[in-house]
Amino acid sequence: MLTNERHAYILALLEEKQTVKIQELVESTGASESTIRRDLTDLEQSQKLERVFGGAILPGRNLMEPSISDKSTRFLEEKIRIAEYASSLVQQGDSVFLDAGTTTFQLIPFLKDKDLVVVTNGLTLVEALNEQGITTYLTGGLMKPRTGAFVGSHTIQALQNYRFDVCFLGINGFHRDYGYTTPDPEEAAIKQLASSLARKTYALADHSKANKISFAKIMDLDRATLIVDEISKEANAGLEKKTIVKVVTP
Amino acid sequence: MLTNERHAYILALLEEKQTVKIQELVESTGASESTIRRDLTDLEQSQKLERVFGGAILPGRNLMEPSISDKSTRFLEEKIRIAEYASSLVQQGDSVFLDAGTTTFQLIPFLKDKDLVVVTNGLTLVEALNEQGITTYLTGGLMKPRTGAFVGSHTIQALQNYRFDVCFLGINGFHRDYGYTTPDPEEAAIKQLASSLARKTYALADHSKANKISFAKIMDLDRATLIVDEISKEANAGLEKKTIVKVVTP
DNA sequence: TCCACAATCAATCATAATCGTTCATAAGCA
DNA sequence: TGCTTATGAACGATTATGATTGATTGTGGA
Repeated sequence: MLTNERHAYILALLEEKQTVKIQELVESTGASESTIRRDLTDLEQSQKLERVFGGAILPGRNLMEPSISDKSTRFLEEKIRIAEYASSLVQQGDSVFLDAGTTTFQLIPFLKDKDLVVVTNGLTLVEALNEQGITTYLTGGLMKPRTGAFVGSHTIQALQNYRFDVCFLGINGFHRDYGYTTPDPEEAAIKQLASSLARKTYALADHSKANKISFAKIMDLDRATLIVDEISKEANAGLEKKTIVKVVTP
Repeated sequence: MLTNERHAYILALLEEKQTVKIQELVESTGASESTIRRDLTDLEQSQKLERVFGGAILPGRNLMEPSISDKSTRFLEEKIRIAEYASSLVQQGDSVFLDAGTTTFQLIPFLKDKDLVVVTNGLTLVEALNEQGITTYLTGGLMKPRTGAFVGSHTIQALQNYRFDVCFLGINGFHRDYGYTTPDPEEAAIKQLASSLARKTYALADHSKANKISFAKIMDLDRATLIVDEISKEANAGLEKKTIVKVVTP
């Protein structure tokens, strides 16, 4: 069997079965173990597959994390940097609103020992906040399964019982003319209200949100201090006149 | 079986069943207990699951953590029997209040496809309800870390926006003279209020709660229909005159 | 509540499988 | 022939596995 033939054969088998074992290939091709091993090394080099102990798998599917980690680990380090900076804006004893979202989630470890009262509409945040021993109120309301955020009239009514020193919002896009935006109008309403109940509002975003426009408008840029990281100079130049931009690592 | 295959298999099974037992995996994969144990350790390290005594659960739903292994599996079968019976008391389209607690938690699988609107003050219940595709409102409020229950004025105010056809309460004790009791006065207040907003209230309890008296009184026995199982004849005799007792398996 | 028993656990060790490397041979090509 | 490339076998090194042990934890009864 020719080298190229073997390569094609291996890839075809892999495509069909998702995983192949080396022993399996040795038997079915008649080639020696060393040869198969070399084949796999070559094919891995050209990104056609990924080697694992005892065989190979299709690339990129090694860890079955399509949604959860994929999204929440995207720009994770950047989000943590942003979160650490944002936490420095909180005073001892403040009342804080934490929006549902992955960026605000990263704030939580930095809020320990600040004697805060935190209100959030994010299901995932409550658990993490409690683990840190932070006094936490959840707004409640109708839960959106996808994001774990609570929205609706119940949530709005619940929010109106509170006033905040600081309000942290996650956003899906910010744009000089269109302001802060997010895909879900219901969530936008919550963010809007929470901000209006706070003395100071910070919008947290990684660089991928720059100049993005999503469906629902939350507010104009100048209504909140934007905290970003790794933003390009061009994007920054267009924004600075509209609002105060805190660039974490300029 | 390749290591990665096993890992994928474990996660797939976990996703499907919410929990996996080690013994179960040993049998179905043919691998040794040590290997499965190592797999679980690895997968836990990469946040793909969370280990509990005897098996593993999906991560992030660990609010039952102290209880999933000890408290909530205590009398589990009994609780499921009670829950199954209780679910037969719910009509299509009802609005239902589900108290926070391990017994009411078991109700959830039986409530699917009943087109209900469910309100709860239990954090753990929200997640389970959402997985079943049931429209769910969480009251919100201050969260008690130990039980995952929301309590306080926020919760009370939120509750007052609703009316229920049926109200299911978990209790820690019932007694002929002292009525239904629970350790936490705040939780008692919630239970009390929820019941007063409902046309019909059911108190769910396993046999260990018979003639127990806890700190905070919720209400007299005759204010709710008690649903128990495996109750002794003596205990039952003393109660029947006070309230309607449904004994699941007499 | 306390105690005994069973289940489960983490740690350890020996074994088996797999790995990368090296070297020698064979095949293809000028 | 001389050169390159592919192959297979052999080696010690690494990794995964399975069995064992003593410790820990949960369970059920007194």
